[in-house]
Amino acid sequence: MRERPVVMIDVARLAGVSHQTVSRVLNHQPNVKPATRERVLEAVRQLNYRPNAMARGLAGRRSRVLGVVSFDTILYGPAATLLGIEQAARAAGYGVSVATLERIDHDGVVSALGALADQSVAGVVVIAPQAAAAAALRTMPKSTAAVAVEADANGEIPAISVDQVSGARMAVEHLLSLGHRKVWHVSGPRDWLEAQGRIEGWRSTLGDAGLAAPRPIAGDWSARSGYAAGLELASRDDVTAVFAGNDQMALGMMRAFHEHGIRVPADVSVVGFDDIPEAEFLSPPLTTIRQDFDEVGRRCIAALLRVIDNGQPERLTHSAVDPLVTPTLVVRQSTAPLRGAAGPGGMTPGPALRATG
Amino acid sequence: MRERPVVMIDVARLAGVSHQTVSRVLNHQPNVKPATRERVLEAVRQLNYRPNAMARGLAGRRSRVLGVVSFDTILYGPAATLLGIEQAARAAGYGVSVATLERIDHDGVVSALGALADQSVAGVVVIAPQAAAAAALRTMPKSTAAVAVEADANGEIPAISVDQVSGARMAVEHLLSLGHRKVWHVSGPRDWLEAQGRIEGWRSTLGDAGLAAPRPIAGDWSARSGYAAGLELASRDDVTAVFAGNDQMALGMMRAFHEHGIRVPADVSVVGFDDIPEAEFLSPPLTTIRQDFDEVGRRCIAALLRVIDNGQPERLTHSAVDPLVTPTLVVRQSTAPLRGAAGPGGMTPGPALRATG
DNA sequence: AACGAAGCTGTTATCGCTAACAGGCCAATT
DNA sequence: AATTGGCCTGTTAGCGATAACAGCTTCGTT
Repeated sequence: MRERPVVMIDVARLAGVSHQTVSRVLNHQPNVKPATRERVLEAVRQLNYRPNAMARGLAGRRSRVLGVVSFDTILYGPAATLLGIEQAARAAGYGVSVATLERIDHDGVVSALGALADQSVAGVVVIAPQAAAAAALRTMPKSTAAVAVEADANGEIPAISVDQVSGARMAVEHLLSLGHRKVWHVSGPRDWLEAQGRIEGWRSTLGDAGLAAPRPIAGDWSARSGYAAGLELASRDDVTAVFAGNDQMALGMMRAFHEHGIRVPADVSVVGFDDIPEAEFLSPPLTTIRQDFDEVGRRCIAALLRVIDNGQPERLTHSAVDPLVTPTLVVRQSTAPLRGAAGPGGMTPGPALRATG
Repeated sequence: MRERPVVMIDVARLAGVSHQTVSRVLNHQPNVKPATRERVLEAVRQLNYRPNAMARGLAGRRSRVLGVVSFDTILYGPAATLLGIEQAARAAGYGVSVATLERIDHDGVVSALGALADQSVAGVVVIAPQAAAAAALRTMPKSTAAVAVEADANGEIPAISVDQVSGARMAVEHLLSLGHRKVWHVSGPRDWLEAQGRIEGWRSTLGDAGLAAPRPIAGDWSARSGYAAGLELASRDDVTAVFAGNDQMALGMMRAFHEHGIRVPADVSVVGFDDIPEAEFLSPPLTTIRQDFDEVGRRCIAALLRVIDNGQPERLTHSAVDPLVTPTLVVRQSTAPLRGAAGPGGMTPGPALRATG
C-alpha cells in the first residue's frame, strides 16, 4: 500500500487553478498573474511537488539529461573532464548520464551512443579522443546534438580541445631554453588525437629550432609503459631531456631512471603533461603542462546547449565558442639546465639526495 | 523539416499486428506465436526501431536508469567504484546517471539525491562515505531504492563495503612481522568511514600485539597532506614504520622523507592503501592494500536490483548480500625488516640509489 | 458434440505532462 | 457604443509506451 505521488493536478486543485496554469508557472512562462503564480508556488511548496521528468520529456519531446561517452574514466584526463562536464551541466539544469566504452573501436562508440539514445538524452558529449571514435561520430544521425572533446570530426560536430600542439611547444621550448639540444618524446598511443597533437608540437618546435626530432617512443599513457620507455632511454648515452606524453608515463620513466642511477634533473630533465595532483609531490616534483579540464567541461556544455537550442548542429561557428583551451607550463624541479652547475648551488637543483648504498 | 522518428505503431503496421503485440514481443512476454514474433522482430530490424524510454517509463512506472551519487570522482577510489558500477549496470541493461557532490554535508547529499529523483531513476547508489552523508540517507523517502558504498546507515539500506578493518590489519601485521614495534598512521579525514575503519584496524592490531598506538596524523587523502604528515614524522627519531591511509598520502609522505634524507625502506617502511596503478612505479614501488572496486560495483548493482525488484528496501538481509569485500596485501619494496641488513644485499632492499650532490 | 481452458491477438484506458486552441475579461482605439 | 487586441486562464488533444480487459481461435476433455 504505497501512497500515490503528488502530481500536477493535485497542485492545481490546491491552488484552485487548472493544471495548465501550474505548468505555465513551472516553466516560467509569461502571462500568469503574479497573485496566481504565487498561489501555485505556495501549493507546490506545501505538497513538495516535483514534476515527473518522463512525462515532461514525453509531452515536450525533450529531456533534461545529457549523455557523456567516455573511455577509461579512471585516467586523470577523462575523469577530470567528466567532472567538469557534470558540474557545468548541473549548473545549466541538466542531469548527466554516462556510458563508458569497453572497446575503443567504431562499434564500441556506436553502441555507447545507442545506449545513451535509449535513455532519451537531449545531447551527447563524446570524450573519446581516438581516431576510430572520431570516425564513428560521423555515422551518427545528424539530428542528434553532439559535441566532442579532442576530436576534430572534420567540422561535422563542434569540438572542444585543449591546444595540445601549443602545450607540447611550451614543454619543448622550456627544455630548449635550458640548453638541451636533443629532446626525446615518449608519446601516448598513436591513435589518440592528443598523442598526435603532442607529437606534432614536439616535432615542429624542434624543427623550428633547426633540430632533428629523434624517433618517438610509444607508450600507452600508463606508468608501466613509461617505465618501459625509461628502460629503453636509460640504455642510451645521448639522453638529456625527455618530454613525456603525460604525467603517469613521466612517473614510470623516472622510476626506470632511478633504478639505473640516472638522476633527474641533474642527468636528464623530464617534462610531463596534465599536472595531476600528485605531480608536485613526485621525486623530483614534476615540471609539466597543466590542462584546465573544468574550462573544457564548461565550454562543452555551452556548445552543446547551443546546438540543442538551435535544433541543428552548428557548423563551424567557431566565433561563438573558442574551441581551443590554452594549457600552461608549470615549472618544478624535474628540469634543469644542460650541464648547468653540476653540484648543489646550481639552478633549482632540487632537494639534496643522500646515498643509500 | 525533420523526419518523424520511428515509433511502435510504425512497426506494428509493417508487421501487420497491433502495437500491443509489438510491445509484447519487445518485453519478452509469452503467448506470442513464434511466427508473429519473428515478423515483428524483422520489422523492428528493418525500421531500426528503438523504443522511447520516456514513454516506456511513464506507462510502466519504472525506468531503466540508475543514479550514482558520488563525491570527488577524481579520487581513485570513487572513480574506480563508479566505473565498476557503470559496467555492472550496463550488463544488467541499465543506464547510469551521476550526480557529484559539491558539498559533502547533509544538504549536499539531499540535493544530489533530489536531482537524480527528478530524472526518475529507478534506484540510487551512494558513494559518499562520510558520516554526514550516511545521516542524510536516513532522511530519504523509504520508497526510494538505494544502496550505499562504505556507509553503514544503521542497516536502513544495504551497504556494500570493503573490509577496511581487515585491510588495515593486514598492513599493520605485515609491518609487525618485519620486526617493527611502533607503527604510525597517517589517516584520511576523520569523517570518512573508510578512514575510521582503517584507524580502527590499525589500532586494534597494535593492541592485540600488546603495543600502544601513537596519535594518528590526520590527512585529507591528498598527496599534499601526506607530504605535510611526512614533514612532521621526519622531525621525530622514533619513526621506522608508517601505515598511510591511501597511496597518494604515502606518495607525498615519501617525498617529504626523501627531502629529509630519510630512506624508504632502509630507514622507514611505508604501506599505502588502494593500489593505484602508479603504486608499482613509485620510488620505491609501494607496498599497499589492494581493493577490488569492480567487485564492489558488481555487488552494488546486484543488491540494488534486488531492492528494486522487491519493491521494498531489504532490511538487514545480510545473508543475501555478502557485505564485506576482502582486500589483499601487495608487497613491494617500500617495506623492509627493522634494522635488517643496513647495506646492500639485505632483504628486498630496492634498487640502489646513487648520490646526487 | 459440447465445453472450458488455454493460447494468441486486439481494443481501450492510462501514465503525467506540454502544445494548441479557445475562450473571458478589460483597457485602448475607432 | 462597437471593435480591437492584449492579457490571463481553461479545455481538449496528444506524446509513445504499458496495463487491463475482452474477443477469437484452437485445443483437449467429458
